[in-house]
Amino acid sequence: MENSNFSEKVIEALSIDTVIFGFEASKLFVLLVKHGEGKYAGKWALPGGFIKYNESVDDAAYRILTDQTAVRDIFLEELKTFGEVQRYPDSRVITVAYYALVNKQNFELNAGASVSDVRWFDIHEVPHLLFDHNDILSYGFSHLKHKIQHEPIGFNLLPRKFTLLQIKELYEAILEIELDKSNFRRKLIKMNLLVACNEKQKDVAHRAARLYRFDESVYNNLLRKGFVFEV
Amino acid sequence: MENSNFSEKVIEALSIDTVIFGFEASKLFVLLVKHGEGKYAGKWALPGGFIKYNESVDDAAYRILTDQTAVRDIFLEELKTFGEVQRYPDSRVITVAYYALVNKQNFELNAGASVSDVRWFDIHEVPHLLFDHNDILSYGFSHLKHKIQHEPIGFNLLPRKFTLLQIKELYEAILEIELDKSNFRRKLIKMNLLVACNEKQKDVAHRAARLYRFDESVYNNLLRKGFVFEV
DNA sequence: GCAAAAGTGTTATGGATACACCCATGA
DNA sequence: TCATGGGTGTATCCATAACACTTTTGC
Repeated sequence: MENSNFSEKVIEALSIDTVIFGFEASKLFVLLVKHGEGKYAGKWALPGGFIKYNESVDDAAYRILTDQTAVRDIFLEELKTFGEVQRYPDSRVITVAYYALVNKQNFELNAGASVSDVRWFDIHEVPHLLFDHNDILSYGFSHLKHKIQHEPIGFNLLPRKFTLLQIKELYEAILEIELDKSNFRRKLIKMNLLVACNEKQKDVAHRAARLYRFDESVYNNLLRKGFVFEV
Repeated sequence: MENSNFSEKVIEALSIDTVIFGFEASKLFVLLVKHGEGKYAGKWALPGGFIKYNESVDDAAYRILTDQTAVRDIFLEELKTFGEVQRYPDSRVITVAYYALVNKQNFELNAGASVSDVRWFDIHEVPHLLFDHNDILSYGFSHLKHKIQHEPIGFNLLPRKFTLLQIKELYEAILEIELDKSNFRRKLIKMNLLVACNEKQKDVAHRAARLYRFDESVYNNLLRKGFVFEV
C-alpha cells in the first residue's frame, strides 16, 4: 500500500482554489461549482481541492480545475495564499488561490469530481460561498482591476478576433467606469500591439467594424524595445 | 503529550521564507542568515521556517523573522508561493515567500534560533543560497522594481526624514537606471505627498537640503481623491 | 575660489481630454 | 430615413524630458 499509493496521497494542510473570470455581452462572470458530496453538499464555492505529493502546486491547480469543471488549457496564475487559522472550519487548511481569464464561449462546462453543478455567475450576483471564498473572489477582482491596466491580459477574455468596441466594453465592465470611444480607440491603435485582420464583423445592424487580434509575439517584440502597456 | 503540545506542532509540508530589503549609501541590501544546525549548517539562506498549527501564515512570518534575526515591527507582505515538487531536497515542502522593505540603520541584528550568523548582503553580491532561495530572491527583486513604481513603498527603506536626492538615489539603485535631478524633484513635489519638515541637513560639505517625510494619512487622503502614485 | 550638491527656469514635444462630426449598414 | 455603432478630426491642456542656470555651504 505504501509506495504504490504515494502518488495519490494529498497534503492535508494545503489546498488550492481557483478564480476563473469570463466575459460575455459586456458583463464579467466568475466560474463556481456546487459541492456534490460531504457535509458541504449543495453549497457553492470556488473550484478547489488538495495537492498530491508528486505534483507541483501549479500542476495541481490545473488538474483540479479540469477535473471539476472541464475547463482546460488556460493560463493560471497565482493570486495569493490565504492562511488564517480559522478560515477552514474542520481543520487547519491553508489555501493557495489562483486566477485566470478565459473566453467564456470556448468552454463546455461539465460538473466533474465530487461536484454536482458548474455555472458562470455574473460578478455582481455571486451567492454566499463556502469558507472565505467570497473574500478570495473579492481579492481576485481587485487584483484583476489593477492588473488589466498594466498588462495586456484582458484579451484572454475575448474571442480570438474582436473589435475595438469590445475591448472598450471589457475595460468598462471590469473597471466599472466609462471611457471615451475615440480616445480609447486611438490609444490602442497607437500602441501597435493589435494586429488588424483583413476581416469585418458580419450580420450586424450597423456599419461592420474591423476585427483585430492580440499577438503574443508582437507583444514580446514591443517589450524588448521597452514598451510598457498602460491603459 | 497530545493536546498540550498541539500549539507547538508545525505543518510539515509548508514553510515560510522572507526577503528583507534594506538600503544604505545608495545601495540595496538583502538580509540573509547562516544555518547553525543540521545538515545545512554553514550555508546561507533567506530567513525562514515552519508554521505552527495555531498561528496564521502571516503571524508565522513575523515570528520566524524576529526569532532568527531580531528584525521586528515591520510590514511584511506576501510575495508568492513556491511549490515545485523538488524544490526542497529532503521532503515535499511548499514555501510561502514574504518580503519587506526596512531602513537598515534601524535594526540591531542578532543571530537567533538555529542560526549562526545574520548579515546584510549587497544585492549584487549575494552568495549561492540553499534550495531555490536565489530564485525567490530574484523574484522578489523583480517584484520590488515593479511595485516601487506604482506604490509609495520606497520610503520604508529611508530614514524617517530624508532629502529628495536620497529618494532619487533609492530609485536609481532599485531600478538600475539614471534619473534627471530636477524633473524627479518636481514630480515628487507636485504630488503633494511629501510633508516638508522645517529642518535641513546638518554637517554636509555643501548646501544643506530640506528634509521631507512620508505621511501615511496624507497618502490616504490623496487616495480618497483618486490620486495614483506613479514614478 | 572651488567642489558638490541644492534648487530654479525654459522650451520642445507628445500624450490626454473633450467633443464635434461624418460614414456605413440593416430594419 | 432613422437608429446604431464605426470611425476621423481638432483644439486645449498638461506632463515629460533635456539641459542651462543660479544658490548655498564647507574646505
